[in-house]
Amino acid sequence: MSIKERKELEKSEMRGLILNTAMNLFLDKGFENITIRNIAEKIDYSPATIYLYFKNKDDILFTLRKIGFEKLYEHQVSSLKFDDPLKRLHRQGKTYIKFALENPEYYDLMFIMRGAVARTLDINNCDVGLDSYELLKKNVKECMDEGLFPRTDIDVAAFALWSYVHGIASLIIRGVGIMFPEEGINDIIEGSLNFMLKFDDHKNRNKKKLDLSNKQKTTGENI
Amino acid sequence: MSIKERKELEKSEMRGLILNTAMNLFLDKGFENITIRNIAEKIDYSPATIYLYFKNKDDILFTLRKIGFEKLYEHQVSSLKFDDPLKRLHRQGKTYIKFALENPEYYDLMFIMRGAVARTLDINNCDVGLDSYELLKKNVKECMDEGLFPRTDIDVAAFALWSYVHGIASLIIRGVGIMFPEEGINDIIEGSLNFMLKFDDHKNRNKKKLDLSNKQKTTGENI
DNA sequence: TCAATAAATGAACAGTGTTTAGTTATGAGC
DNA sequence: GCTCATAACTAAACACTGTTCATTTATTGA
Repeated sequence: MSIKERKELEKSEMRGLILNTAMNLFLDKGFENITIRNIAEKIDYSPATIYLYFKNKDDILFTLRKIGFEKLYEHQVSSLKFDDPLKRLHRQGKTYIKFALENPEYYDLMFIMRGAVARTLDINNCDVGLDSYELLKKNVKECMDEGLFPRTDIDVAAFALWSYVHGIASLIIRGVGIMFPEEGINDIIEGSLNFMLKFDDHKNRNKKKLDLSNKQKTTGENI
Repeated sequence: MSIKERKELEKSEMRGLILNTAMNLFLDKGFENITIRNIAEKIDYSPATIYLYFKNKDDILFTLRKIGFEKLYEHQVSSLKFDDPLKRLHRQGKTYIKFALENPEYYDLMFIMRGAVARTLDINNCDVGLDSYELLKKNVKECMDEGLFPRTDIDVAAFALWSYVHGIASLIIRGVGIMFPEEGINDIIEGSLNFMLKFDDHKNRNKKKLDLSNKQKTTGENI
């Protein structure tokens, strides 16, 4: 039995070696420029060997994706020691963007690349990948329970918030940053987060003035 | 001269034919599955002929990208006949998402694919592609001028809004919709847009109550 | 030591984007 | 009409890609 265990260990070590090597190469040159032969050469094996440990190239990407989701989840939980759920949510957003910008290749793999999200969230149903989303929903729910949010469908609210941070992250990763002057990207992230949060403060401050002056009622009309 | 003109016309017609055929094939089977040979075969030419009209495959994608930006811009201006800049902005957002979901292959090409945004907004500086963004900035500025927005850096505000709609569009395009129940995606879009807009209404309504009761001042603290 | 199993590979297959040498069509000048 | 330069086009190849499979090499239990 011990020898069988060793075999299995070696097998999983080999898988780890391949995954590690692949990711390092990806980080270095980008997915589209890395081939199975590159990976094999780097670890001094023949290309065919790779296929003894992974069904195909997509299987490697898929596995790395799962690792990415685990990494993201770790980032998320580690920075969630705030009592106020709104603060927690804000921090979660910043952590999310931070993860994306510090691990752009992972983020690409997980959320931008074709077939990334769907394949992970579908096939691997209720497994990793949904964890971070559940965390988000939990925070959203608490915000609603504490009256910090309007009470709407939790999925919709979570989706809206996710969309926002995903939009920021993916645009920056795709190089939209070059449109801005030399001052760091961080100001833009912080600024845009603040803008979104202050947005309605301002709007309502105006509206409040009106309310007080001529008792205008909020109609809730779709703008 | 007339004959030279005809030649040039034929040349541009051939380019158009290639682009059209390529895009139709892309729409049908997705980029990653379409080859130069596919395109050539469809129009009954040899693969080598394609290279007489386009430098390489990326050149085709790049040109289609430019066409996509023109299409987007048309969509944007056509639906901007509102007087209220905030309404205009809201409509622009909805139009943007509509364009993305109705032309997912174009949108992918323009904003999601690797090298999409940067290459288009950089190389083609001050040309197409920036038009829509300038339109957005113009609207943002007007909103600020009319006091509907807090006065912040226009680029930051525009980036925040763009991020939001891009996030929605790209997540849905990547198949996040499957996470939601059977009811249409439209409800989610509308809902999440409304959520973001109502967000602070609600928050401030609460805050207002507090303000009135114990004169608490808005600190502007970073949450 | 020997058969059986596992691990690794060389060589090939079908496909890709791209280049180049060579062929075919076109239009101008005689 | 006939030449001839120019333009349009292509067959064939090149260097790649992901992937498979027959074959070889290494490891193990009897």
